[in-house]
Amino acid sequence: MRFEPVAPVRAYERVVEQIEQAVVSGALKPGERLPSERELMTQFGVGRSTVREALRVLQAAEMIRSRPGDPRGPEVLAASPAALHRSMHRLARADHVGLAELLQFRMILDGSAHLLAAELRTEADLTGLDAALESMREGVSRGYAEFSRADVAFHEVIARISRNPLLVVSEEVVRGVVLELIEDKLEHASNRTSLMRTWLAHHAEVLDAIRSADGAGAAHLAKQALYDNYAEYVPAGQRPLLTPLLRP
Amino acid sequence: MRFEPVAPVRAYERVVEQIEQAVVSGALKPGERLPSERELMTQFGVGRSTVREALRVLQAAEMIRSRPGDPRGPEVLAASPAALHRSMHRLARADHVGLAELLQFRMILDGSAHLLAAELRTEADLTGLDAALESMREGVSRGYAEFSRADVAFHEVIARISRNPLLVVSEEVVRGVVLELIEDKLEHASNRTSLMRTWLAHHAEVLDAIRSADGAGAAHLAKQALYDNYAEYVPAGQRPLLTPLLRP
DNA sequence: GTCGGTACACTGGTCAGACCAGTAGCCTGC
DNA sequence: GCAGGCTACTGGTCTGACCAGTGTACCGAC
Repeated sequence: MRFEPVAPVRAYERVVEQIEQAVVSGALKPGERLPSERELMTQFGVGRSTVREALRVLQAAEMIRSRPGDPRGPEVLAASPAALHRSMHRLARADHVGLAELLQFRMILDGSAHLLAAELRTEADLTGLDAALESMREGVSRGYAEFSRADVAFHEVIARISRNPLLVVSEEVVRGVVLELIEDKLEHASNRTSLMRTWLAHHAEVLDAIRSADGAGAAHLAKQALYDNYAEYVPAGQRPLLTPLLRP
Repeated sequence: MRFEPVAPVRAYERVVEQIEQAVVSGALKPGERLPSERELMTQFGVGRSTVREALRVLQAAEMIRSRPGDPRGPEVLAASPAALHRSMHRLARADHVGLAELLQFRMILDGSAHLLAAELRTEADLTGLDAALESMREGVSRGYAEFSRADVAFHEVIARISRNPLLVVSEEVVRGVVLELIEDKLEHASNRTSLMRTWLAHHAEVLDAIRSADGAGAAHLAKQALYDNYAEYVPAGQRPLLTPLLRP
C-alpha cells in the first residue's frame, strides 16, 4: 500500500472547478451570464475575494469576461485558441521549444491539412482556392503586407477544407508563433519581391495537386515549401529533424 | 485618421505584466523567489487583493507557485507544457470537436511521431521500446488496467524519441480526450483479452518497422492500428474523414 | 557537544466591509 | 415622444483583520 502526496485544496479552486464544470458540460453556454460576484459569493458560501480570484483564473483561461457596471454579470465565452496561443508562445520564448520544433510541427500539420484538403475538396472549394491564389498574385505588386495577408487567407481556406477544427486552430497558432519568432528577420529580407514570386509559384503548384486530388503530392509540396522558406532560420545542426518529413 | 477602441487597464493587469516581463526577460530565473505579497503590495503601490489577483493569474499560467507559510515567498517556475496541456484540453473538449476529428488528429500526430521515431531512434531508444513492449506482454495476463498503463508508456517512449515537445503534449492531450469519450464503451467490451492480443501484435509490428528505420512503414502501421481499434466508435458517415490518412 | 522541542515571526488563504467609477434602464419633465 | 437625470446595480480596489501553516532561531535536556 502506497500513499499519495496530498495538496491542500483552496476554496477558490473549488469555485473554479464548479464553474468550469458547468461550462464544459454545456449547462452554461457561450453568451450566457454568470450571476454577479455578490450573488456567487452567497451561492458558494465564500467571501468576495475568493469569488474574484476564481473569476480571475477563469478569465485568464479565456472562459469568461467581466465588465464593470454590466448588470447582467460576467459573460461566458466560446472556446477560443487565444489561451493556447499564449501558452505556446510562452513555451517558445522559454527556449524549451525552438524554431526547429515549431517548424517540424507546422510541417506535420500543414502537410496533413493539404493531404486532407486534396482528398475532401469540392468544386466550390476549388473556386475559393482559385480566388485566394488570385489575391496573392495581385498582392505581389501591392507590397509585402498585402501579400502576406493573402497568403494567410490561402492557408485558412486550405485548413477549412480539411474540416478539422483542431487542425485549423493548431496550425493557426503555430503559424503565428513561428512568424513572431522570425518577423524581425523577415523585415530585413532584401529580395522580397523575388521571395513573393517563389512563394506564389509554390502555392500554384500546391493548388494543382489539390485540384487533381493528389493528396500525397499536395502534402509533400506544402512541406517542401515550408522547408524552403524557413529552414534557413533554423540552426544547421537541427535541420536533420526536418528532412525526414520530406521523404516521399 | 481612425481611432482604436480603448479598454480600461486594470491594476492587476499591470502587475501581471511587470512580473511576467521580469520572468521572460530572465531577470527572474526559475527557482528564484518573488517578494511576499505584503512586500509586493508596497512595491507596486496597490492593495493586497490586487497583488493576489495578479499572482492568481500567473499561477494559472504555471509561471509561479506559492505555498502558505513559506518565508521565502512565491517561487518562479520553469516554463512547462502544463499550461499548454490545459488549454489544448479545453479546446479539444469543446462540443464542436467530435470523435472523428479527434481521431483524425490523433492519427496525424501518432503517425508523424512514429515516422520521426523510426528516423531518429538510437540504440538506447530501441532498448527502451523493447522493455515497454515486454511490459505490455506481461500486462496481457495482469488485466486490462495494467495493460493499458503499459500501452500508454509505450506511446510515451515513442513520443519522446521524436524529440518534439509540441508533438508529445498534443498527442497526450488528444489521447486523453479520446479515451474520456469512449471509456464507458471500452469498459463493456466483451473480448478484452483477444483485443489486447491484437493490440500487442500491432505494437510488435510497429517496433520492427522502427528498428529497421522504416519511417513510412511505422507511420502507416500506427495509423492503421488506431483506425482498427477506434473506427467502430466513429459514426459510419464520418469514417471517410479518416481513410485518406491510411493511403500509403 | 548533539539532539528535540518550542516560541516566534512571518507566510499565504480567507473574510468582512467600505468606497469608487462606471453602466443600464427607468422615470420624470418638457 | 424624447432628452435628461436619477437610481440601483455592477466590477475594481483598498483596508484591516483573523487563521492555519511554515521555517528558523533559540533553548533546554541529555
